[in-house]
Amino acid sequence: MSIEYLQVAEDEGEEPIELPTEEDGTLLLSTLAAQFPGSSGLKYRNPENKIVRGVRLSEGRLHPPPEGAWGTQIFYCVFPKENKRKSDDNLENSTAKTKRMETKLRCTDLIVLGLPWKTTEQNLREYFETFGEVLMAQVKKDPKTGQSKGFGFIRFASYESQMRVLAQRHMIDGRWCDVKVPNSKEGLIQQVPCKVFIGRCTEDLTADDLRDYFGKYGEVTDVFIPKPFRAFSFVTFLDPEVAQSLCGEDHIIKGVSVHVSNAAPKSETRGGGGGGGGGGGYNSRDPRGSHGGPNRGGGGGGQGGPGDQGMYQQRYNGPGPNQGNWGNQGGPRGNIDMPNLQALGITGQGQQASNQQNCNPLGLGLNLGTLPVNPALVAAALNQASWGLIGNLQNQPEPNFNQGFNNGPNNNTVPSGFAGSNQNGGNQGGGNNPGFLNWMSGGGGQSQDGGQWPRPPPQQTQDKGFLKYGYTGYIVPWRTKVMYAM
DNA sequence: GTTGAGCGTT
Repeated sequence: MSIEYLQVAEDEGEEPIELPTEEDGTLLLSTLAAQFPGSSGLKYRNPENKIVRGVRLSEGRLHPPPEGAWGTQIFYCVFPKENKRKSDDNLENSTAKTKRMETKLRCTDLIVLGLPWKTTEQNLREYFETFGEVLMAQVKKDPKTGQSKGFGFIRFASYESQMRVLAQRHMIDGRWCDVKVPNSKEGLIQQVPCKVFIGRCTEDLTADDLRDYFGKYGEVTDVFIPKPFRAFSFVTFLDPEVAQSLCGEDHIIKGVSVHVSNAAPKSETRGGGGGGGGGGGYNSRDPRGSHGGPNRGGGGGGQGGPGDQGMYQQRYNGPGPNQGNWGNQGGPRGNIDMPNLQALGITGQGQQASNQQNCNPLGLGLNLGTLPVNPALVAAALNQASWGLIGNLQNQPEPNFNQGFNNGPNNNTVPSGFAGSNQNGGNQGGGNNPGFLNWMSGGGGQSQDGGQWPRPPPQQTQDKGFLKYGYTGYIVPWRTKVMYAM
């Protein structure tokens, strides 16, 4: 059999191009991928019944249909879901902006632990290519002997692949292997706030007003105006960059000059806790313990809370003096209203669910129980998870309970991280738990000022507005720390 | 030539 050409199009309706086959009549997957990066296979419509058929793929070679020849019909690319170029939905606003947000969730190198000694980089790559495009695969070896050290690194092109891979264990060449975000990447996964605080609101500024006004900067996903009137509100954008770009600015809406600044994410432990000093910004496994930054908390002390909250305690703490007005929910935190981010792969280390101290959704080495987690990240994670993660995890032969995807009580299509119980102390109960949405929308009990309004008579120097409190565009630690591993 | 918790010569 000699080289021939077959017609391949990216999708139905697209213009096909001709690709050369090999001498044995097969089409190399690499040939296909050269023209259609990310494609994982081919399909075609059976001329007889118009049903789509997949093309046999074996060892990197696509085999012509049983009839024996590629013929003149057009074949179409198959992409792993995460690489799908055609959007399944037609929601206009979920394209560009969502894409932008997805870029925030970049892949990082992942460490693969427990590799058999014999596993080569090629083996590693081939195994993980079943999850999506692999950009890098390496097996660490002893430089002298060339012997594998039993671990390696991989990097995916898509975040969804990364999440899927992180969410399960892997049988590679006969051994169960774990894939994790390496320690060296701790803290490199950034969270970006989508919600901004709108200060100096007047009572006649409605949610629609805010939505209309800020909608011109980007899609507004939520507006929250505390009731009773408290002269501030929250606007949440789909795109965290939009939110970020507005912070620190004054805007005039209906003749009212409002001020946009960072919204202190709602946290059940915000407020309370008397500062607790700057140490221990990261978890105990991490030597970087001094990221506390300026100790803006300190004095006063609300109603107490975990003392070991590092910089985020300070970041989200109330103003120094008169802290008691800031939050009233101090104390140790039990549940947190959020899905199990660990299970979604938004996690650095400390993935042992049994270790509550290490329930760390962001690889930031923070105690989840005290960390206000970014809705954007969760939303994105949930969106991505919904593509394939849920179904994928259903059939794992050996669910990794330590990573949070224990099957929930119902054992249905919803992993426990989303609804049922989990082992991270989150979302216990499920059912009508309004927690997550409540948390997402900032609904209820926004304690930017901790509840009292109008503010109580000034004590000491607290009457200089939010600026005094440092809400105005000051540098957010996590924003200065890099990130987005490129 | 052995081994099995970890963390990457760039």
